[in-house]
Amino acid sequence: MNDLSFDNWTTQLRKGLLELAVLNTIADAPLYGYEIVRRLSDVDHLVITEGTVYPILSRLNNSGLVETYLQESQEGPPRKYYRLTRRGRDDLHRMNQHWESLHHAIGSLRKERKR
Amino acid sequence: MNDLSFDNWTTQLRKGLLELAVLNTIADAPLYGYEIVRRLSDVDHLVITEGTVYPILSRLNNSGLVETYLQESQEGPPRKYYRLTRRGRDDLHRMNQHWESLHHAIGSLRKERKR
DNA sequence: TAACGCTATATCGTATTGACAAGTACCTGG
DNA sequence: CCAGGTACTTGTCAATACGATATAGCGTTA
Repeated sequence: MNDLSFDNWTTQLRKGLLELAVLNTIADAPLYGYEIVRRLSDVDHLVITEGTVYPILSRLNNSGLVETYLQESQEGPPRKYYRLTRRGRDDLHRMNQHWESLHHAIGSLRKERKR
Repeated sequence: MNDLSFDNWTTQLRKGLLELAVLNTIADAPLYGYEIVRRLSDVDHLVITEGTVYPILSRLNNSGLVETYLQESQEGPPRKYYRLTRRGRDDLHRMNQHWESLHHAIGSLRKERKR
């Protein structure tokens, strides 16, 4: 029954992580929000909805980590593409490093015991 | 200058993660709060203070993941040891799995591009 | 043409809730 | 008495994730 506490924990763990996921998603090539949602939905545990991704993109934009441009589409309204800025790229690099560092830190706590 | 946004991100990322760190710290053998603080302070990025650790221990206790017992000390007030319960051990296992899964997920996003 | 479904963007409000600084209080030894 | 070990509470400060909802363009079909 008390998967409630586990579910809550996973939600907490997503905080910040989704931002990293989004940034990594557009690191290759610019993407528009709707497509980001689709891409991340293919990745286990990173499933995200519009209500979550747009606020994130807004924040990233306000922080100057990404910039946007519009592009016509044959299949609906114009798409707003998000592209990493120079700063975005630098920050992403630091963030990825920090992330790896955290992974290593947790790993070291577990490694100290046998099983 | 805008390391503010980076700092904020790292704070967000700590949400939930500290709980995992604490659980892994006492997985070997029971520890008391003050000692947990010291142990984690040795680990990069996991530095934690009393104001953070005690609320976490409280929550874990209320959720039934840990149980406590007192033990006299020669060097101050009695120490309250925190020990994983059976459920705590099970949950920790799930949590560690989930954590690894997230790490893999982010890794897969990065792997898809070259550099 | 009206209806429908899918592509797309965006915002509101709520549910959480968690991290952390600062301060209180207690114990023991020097 | 002070320093250091130890537990714990209160208050502040945010901030995020996400469901629900509102628009709107375009293509297909009844």
